[in-house]
Amino acid sequence: MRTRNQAKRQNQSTANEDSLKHYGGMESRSGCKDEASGNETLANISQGAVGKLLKRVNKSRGSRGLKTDDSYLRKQDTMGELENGSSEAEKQLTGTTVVRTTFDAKCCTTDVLQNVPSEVENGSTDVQCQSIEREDELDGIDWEDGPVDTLKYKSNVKEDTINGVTVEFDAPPDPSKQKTVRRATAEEKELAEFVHKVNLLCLLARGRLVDSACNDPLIQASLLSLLPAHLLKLTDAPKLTAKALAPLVNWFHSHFRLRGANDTEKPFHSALASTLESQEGTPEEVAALSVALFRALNLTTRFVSILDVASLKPEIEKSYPSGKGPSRAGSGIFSSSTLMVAGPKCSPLSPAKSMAYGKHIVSDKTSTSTGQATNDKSRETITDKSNKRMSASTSDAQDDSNDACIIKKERPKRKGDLEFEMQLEMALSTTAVEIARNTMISDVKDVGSTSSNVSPFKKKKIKAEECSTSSHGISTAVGSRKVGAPLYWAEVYCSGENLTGKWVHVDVVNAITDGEQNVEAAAAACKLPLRYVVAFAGNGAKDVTRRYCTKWYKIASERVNSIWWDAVLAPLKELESVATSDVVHFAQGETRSSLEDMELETRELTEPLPTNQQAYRSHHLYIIERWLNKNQILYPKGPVLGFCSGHPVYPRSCVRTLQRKERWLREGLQVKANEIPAKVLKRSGKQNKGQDVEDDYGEGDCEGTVALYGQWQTEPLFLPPAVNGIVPKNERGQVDVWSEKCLPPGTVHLRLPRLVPIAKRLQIDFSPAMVGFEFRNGRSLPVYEGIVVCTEFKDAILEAYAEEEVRREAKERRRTEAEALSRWYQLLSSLITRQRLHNRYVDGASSQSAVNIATSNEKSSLLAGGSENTRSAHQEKSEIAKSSSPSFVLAENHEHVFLVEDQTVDEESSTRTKRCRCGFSVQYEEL
DNA sequence: ATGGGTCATCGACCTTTGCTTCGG
DNA sequence: ACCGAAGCTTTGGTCGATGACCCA
Repeated sequence: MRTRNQAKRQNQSTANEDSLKHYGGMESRSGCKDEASGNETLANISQGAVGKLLKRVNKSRGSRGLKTDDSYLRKQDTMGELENGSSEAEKQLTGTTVVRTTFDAKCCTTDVLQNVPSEVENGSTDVQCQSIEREDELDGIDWEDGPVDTLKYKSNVKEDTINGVTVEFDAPPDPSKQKTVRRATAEEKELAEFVHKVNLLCLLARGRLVDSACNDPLIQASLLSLLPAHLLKLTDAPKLTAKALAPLVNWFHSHFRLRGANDTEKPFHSALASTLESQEGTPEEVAALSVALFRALNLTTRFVSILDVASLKPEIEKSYPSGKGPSRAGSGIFSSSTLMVAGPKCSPLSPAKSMAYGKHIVSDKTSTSTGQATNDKSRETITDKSNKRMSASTSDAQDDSNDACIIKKERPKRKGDLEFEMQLEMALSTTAVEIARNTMISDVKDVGSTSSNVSPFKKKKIKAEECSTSSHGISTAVGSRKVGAPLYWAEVYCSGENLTGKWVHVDVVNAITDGEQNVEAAAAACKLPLRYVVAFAGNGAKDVTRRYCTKWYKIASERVNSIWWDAVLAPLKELESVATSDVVHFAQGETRSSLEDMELETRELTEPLPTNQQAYRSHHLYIIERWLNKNQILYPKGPVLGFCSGHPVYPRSCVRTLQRKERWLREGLQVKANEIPAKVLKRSGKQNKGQDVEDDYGEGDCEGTVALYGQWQTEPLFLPPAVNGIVPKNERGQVDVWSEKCLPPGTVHLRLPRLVPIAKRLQIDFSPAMVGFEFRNGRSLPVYEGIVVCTEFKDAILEAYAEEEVRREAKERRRTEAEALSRWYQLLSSLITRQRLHNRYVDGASSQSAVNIATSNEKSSLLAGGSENTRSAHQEKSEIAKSSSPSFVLAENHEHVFLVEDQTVDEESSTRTKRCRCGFSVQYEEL
């Protein structure tokens, strides 16, 4: 990573200094300062942009050391009272900063986030936000690698975000220089899976909420009252068919209109009520109302939703379709959500609210930026503003819309970015005009405002516009950027369909009945992966993805571990089953739910053959031979189900895994005699090289190969039984106990420690039991656990073991006690020695005192020695309690004398305290 | 735009049966 | 002198999965 200072040195030494200064100046925009003041919500915008920045950081992390010619910087909404905190070096660089976007992103971020404030603070002149045009002048800069503290970098992000400074980079479209790609680490994968699961649970909960709202009697009654009389009787037929539902669907479709996301965070139930009242609502609400109506008409109906969930895999390189990516971009999972249509009375939400309800993020952003524009005290000229806004909104919108509908454009195709931006700007301008007209909010002056209010209009119109401009998103899923995709519909059980009845797809939003086969295509068109389709009823849920997804192999890897998912759904499925099967029961105890299970299972097993070879790599049903692993084989080789590019397609159930002979032994199987290996592999790499030498000497090539066998070539392991108390051992004199199956008949594995000496003492034949290997010190070592003996000796050994253990424990206890005593003795001895030394040398500086010590020593040594003897004789465990007296300090030229009459004994705790007249005391416990 | 082929990379899995020194 | 415990050098090769890129 290139450090800032290094870059700076290079900058200053380059002949392009002038031009660099020019760019540095361009970065500062004094006119923006005022905008930041007093408008805290601006931080939100900045946060979003920082999120994008971080996204790019991740993106370009792998392309270090690369230089590009077309780097450019785009700054958006640079403003605020900028604090310093820049290094001295940075100050020197003021006005000469060059920010490049293709160099290492961390460096880039650090540079920008540190530099911009200092530049602005130093009073750089007002400049407009624009792209750097003279990138070629920067080519002379050599970047060096060096460490940059990432923590610092992170904190800078935060700080500057708070200050309202946002810098956005646009990664230059130079795919040729982005060869190196950072891959997700295991940790990131784990996090992504975690987010995915949590998101799934939340969406399940949301679905249940909607489902229960559909059961509201008041809403149902109101819907019935709206329904024309001739439609009321449509569903009375004993055998309901999908066709019979069509007029109902058409009426509903024409009666209710769509609008964008909710403007307020109402509980869903009341939102549904107001949708009913105003006859316009989000697709979710409209679909829910249709469910309510069908239920009111006594039709068995489910609310069905595509769970548009965060990706299971970390997205490092990609854009973030479906609200996935931002979860790890540092600015929150919903921070860069779709351009969405806000409600007419859209009011700014608090950031917290926004985070809690992703739908509102954009409206939040825009409304705040609107407010910002309104409150701007030092207004710029209209031109300046529009330029700035255009720039800001463009970059903002670009990301958003890229995320929304043109994901593919963002990655490899950077070439047309500019034209795309232009188009987008135009689209956004149009949108804004319409918004302004419709909402009559005079304060809305920010033309670049990407999310705002759209008057209610019909769904077809919405769809058309969404698909053409990608700017009017109806994001109905939380944090979703999918527009126009079918996300919600109903499933009505039609007993008149098929023999046993059928769940019929009814999408009132798009006025489609029985169009289940179209859902996949419609979702694909809007880049919405059809990973989870869940039907909700009776407060339960059931995964019905199979009904709508024909290319399961495409979504299988994007779905969470099925065991976890099934476990989550199991109780919900029960509830759903009860709710939808309570009316009708079928012959032979089959419920509607079990019949549907069979139907879905049948679909699973009859998936059409993919047309591309890659799909067979991990297809759950089919395989072509080229994708077999080296230890796999087709057995039996057939039937051929079809062909793909000339390759025969086999059922995956024919794929068998092969093992070496030794490996089968571990599973208690042995290869039958005279079996020919199902497959012979060449030994690879180093092993092979060694073998080649041998081959040259005519050793034969069988040593250079590995013979693999299939399970069908094996039989249960036959081991020689134990005879006369002798354990049959292998060539190493041991028994490999991979499992119980590997034990010779008549033997038993005793997994206890210290059995070897016992068996030896009892003269019982045994074998060490090797249970596996472990790697230590660079080599794999066998791990032994217990011994294998003949069954008849088991009891004798265990009995002896128990006795031995008792003996051993007693011995161990004695040893421990002796050791403890020894250590106490050592401790006390050292204490006394220390005290003597203290008295003799530390305090006795003068010769006079030395004499005193000598004289008193004779006396005290007797006492001290006596007490010591007493202690050892009595096996005392003593504690030196430094009494409150400051004896060590005060007792200069003094050796403690513990007189018998000064001793006290605490009978209760068996502690004895000896005291010296100087105040020093020793407390000890008598054992 | 899509699919096939190739390559790079990461990460999981497989591998698989001492030697030397020092203290008791 | 012998025995046993402890510490040492804490793999590394291979392959599948995945994704990027190029080309048809």
